[in-house]
Amino acid sequence: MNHTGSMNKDADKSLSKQRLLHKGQQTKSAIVEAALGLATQIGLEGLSIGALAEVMKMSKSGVFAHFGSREELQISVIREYHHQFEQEVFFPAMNLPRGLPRLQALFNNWMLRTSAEIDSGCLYISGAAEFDDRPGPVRDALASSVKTWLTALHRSVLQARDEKHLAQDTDATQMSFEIHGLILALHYEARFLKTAKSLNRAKQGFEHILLRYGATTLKD
Amino acid sequence: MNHTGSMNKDADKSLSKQRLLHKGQQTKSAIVEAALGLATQIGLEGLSIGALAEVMKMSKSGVFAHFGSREELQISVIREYHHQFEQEVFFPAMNLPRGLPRLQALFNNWMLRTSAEIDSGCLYISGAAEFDDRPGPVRDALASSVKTWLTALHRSVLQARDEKHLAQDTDATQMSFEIHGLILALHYEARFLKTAKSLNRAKQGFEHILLRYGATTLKD
DNA sequence: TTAAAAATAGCACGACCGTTCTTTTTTGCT
DNA sequence: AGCAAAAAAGAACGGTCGTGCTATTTTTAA
Repeated sequence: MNHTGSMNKDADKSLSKQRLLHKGQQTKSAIVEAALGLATQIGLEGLSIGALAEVMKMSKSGVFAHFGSREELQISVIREYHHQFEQEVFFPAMNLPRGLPRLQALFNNWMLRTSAEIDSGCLYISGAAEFDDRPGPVRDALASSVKTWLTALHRSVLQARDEKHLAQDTDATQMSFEIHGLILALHYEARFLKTAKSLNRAKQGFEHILLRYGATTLKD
Repeated sequence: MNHTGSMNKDADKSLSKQRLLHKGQQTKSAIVEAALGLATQIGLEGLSIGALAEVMKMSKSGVFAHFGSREELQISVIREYHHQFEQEVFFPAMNLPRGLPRLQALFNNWMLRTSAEIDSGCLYISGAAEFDDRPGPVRDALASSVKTWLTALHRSVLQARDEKHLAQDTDATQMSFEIHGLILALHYEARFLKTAKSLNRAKQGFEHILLRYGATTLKD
């Protein structure tokens, strides 16, 4: 009995050490997750600690203590979104060969996420509208995440050109700008205007861009 | 003296009748104007009656009485923005001949307004992010205004095709979607990311779209 | 000029906000 | 098992919010 008890204890200890997660960290993760859910629905600005506490079935002060300020909570949410975005959009595309295949995968994952988010919203887009003239650490964190992603997209365009999948005079910044526009239009028309077939509009727009920049191969 | 007095009174009266503006209407207009200024900076959701009253140097209740509810105030702001947008973007372009000239003017005015708004923000874009999953009369008013404008753009594309300024197989909806994307990207990168030369990116993107849809003439 | 009407101010309300402080509960380790 | 530390709860704070009510001031029309 004693032996079994101590073994369970050891198991628990090693488990918690393995995860490096004590109770507080677990709870904090759960809070951030719930906060992201709220933020994508009502915006980073609309995210309130009271509402979050209610969702978590915790007290306001219990939630608050994990962050120390509302700003820190918002920044944590942005970091979480960044992480999810990487997992769903960026990393999967990195498994494909450089050049056009990878670029197409990036756009496709991005597009699917934007349209799949039809009920949850894209923090990079709603956040930009909320913080475009509100300086501070939240805006900085948001802009930093977005720039990281747009830079990755830009790099992928450059690689496609280097691989001769695109015309050699391709202006990578210009092409990235136009691709970004397609995603924004998809988000706007699908999510706000509820326009049907927006996904197909974005797909076709991407093909037009590929043609313009002399893509040598087209998907299927 | 008496005569002079009464003459002034008559002058005032005829003046107010001429303008059809009694004191209340004038004040309301001024409030809406100030409210639009606030809303383009901090968003329709961030617009508060207290802050507005402070700007107007009026009491909260004095401001409130003109609208009866915050929602009505927001809707008034949207109507005002719609009116300004018409004046600055739509009507000037209507003076140009149908087809490509008019379409180019529409895009140009739109683009200039979007970039000129680098310190004031576009209500159609920020509002979309704020209200994309918040049903109600404010969202309806916003969506209605946007749709009116996008429909006008779409019609202009159709006319350009009819005038043989664009390829006969032009998909007007698709082309409008791509144009919309350019404006959104301009707004996002110029206003949020403060990316330099975004205006040129949008201009060049528009030329790419014109080429794609077989524009027969290009501007200078 | 005067009385009715419209516009504005003043005040209070309940609700929610972020935050601080203190107390209680839960957890982790020996 | 027991003790120290961490986590969570509870209560209260000053503040702002939208809104309703009642007075007061200003404007309008005869």
